[in-house]
Amino acid sequence: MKQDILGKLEELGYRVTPQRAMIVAAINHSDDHISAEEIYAQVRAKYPHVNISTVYRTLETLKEIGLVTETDMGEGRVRYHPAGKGHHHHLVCQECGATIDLDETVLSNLKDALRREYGFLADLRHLAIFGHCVKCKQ
Amino acid sequence: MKQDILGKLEELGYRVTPQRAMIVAAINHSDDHISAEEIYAQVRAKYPHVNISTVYRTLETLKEIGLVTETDMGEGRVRYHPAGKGHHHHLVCQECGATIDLDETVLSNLKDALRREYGFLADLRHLAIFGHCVKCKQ
DNA sequence: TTTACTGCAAATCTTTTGCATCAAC
DNA sequence: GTTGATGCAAAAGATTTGCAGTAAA
Repeated sequence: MKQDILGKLEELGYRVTPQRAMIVAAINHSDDHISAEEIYAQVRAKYPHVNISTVYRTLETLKEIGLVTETDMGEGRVRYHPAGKGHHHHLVCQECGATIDLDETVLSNLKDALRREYGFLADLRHLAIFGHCVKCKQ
Repeated sequence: MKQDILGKLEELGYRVTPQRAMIVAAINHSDDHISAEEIYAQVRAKYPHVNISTVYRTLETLKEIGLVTETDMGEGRVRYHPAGKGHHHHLVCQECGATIDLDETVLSNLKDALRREYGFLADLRHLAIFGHCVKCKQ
């Protein structure tokens, strides 16, 4: 049961600052994927002095260590999610913006095929597939 | 045989300006996918007066009409490709940046499954899948 | 002639960076 | 006390926009 991001940070020799704790909390408590700006807003509500560059630097660190993953949902900005919290894929409707979550297993065939045929190890942890949802297909 | 982007533009009542002609030519003559900045550089070589905002506005128009498609290859900028010129998918290595092209048919199973099971009409025309290539897997 | 298109300059938006200060260990 | 982390301000890079002038139809 090691999805304790702060513990992991400490374990790896990173300093556990209040800013980092609040940034990690914001990511953990988000049901959905969360953007840097949203994290910043949440943290600033309790601790008005934080700077958004701290948010970006912390996210950079967490990505490097592999504690959070990044997904481009096609909004012109990236969203974050705790790596330990289960992966899923997203269907993003280009018409209405709806996002539908797919189970982690849905693309496992694809992943296997890519490895077998191309020797390519696909990172599908947070793939976003664009298209049109049932409603917007007309 | 209607992959004549300029003809289509005219047909739809858009004005065919020399700038648009050169932008379309740059996209058409690119083997690979091409970025706005690269289009701009090519056009400017012959016609130094163009402005990059014209490039962006033209690309916006061509996207709307469905004459070009956009792919995010994870470079922090988007790349363009004529919609009529055949689709393919990309495997992008996050280690060395290599991009491998997949045949259009590889993901057809996936597309069918998404339509069947989710009623989702996936636009896989230029999907980029990130991961690690044979060399970088170690 | 009409009005869509262009060039220009400035703005916007997200993310990054240099540097001096500060605080976690 | 060290050194990594932070805040601030400024930069960077891609893309967008307002506006007046220009040219395609």
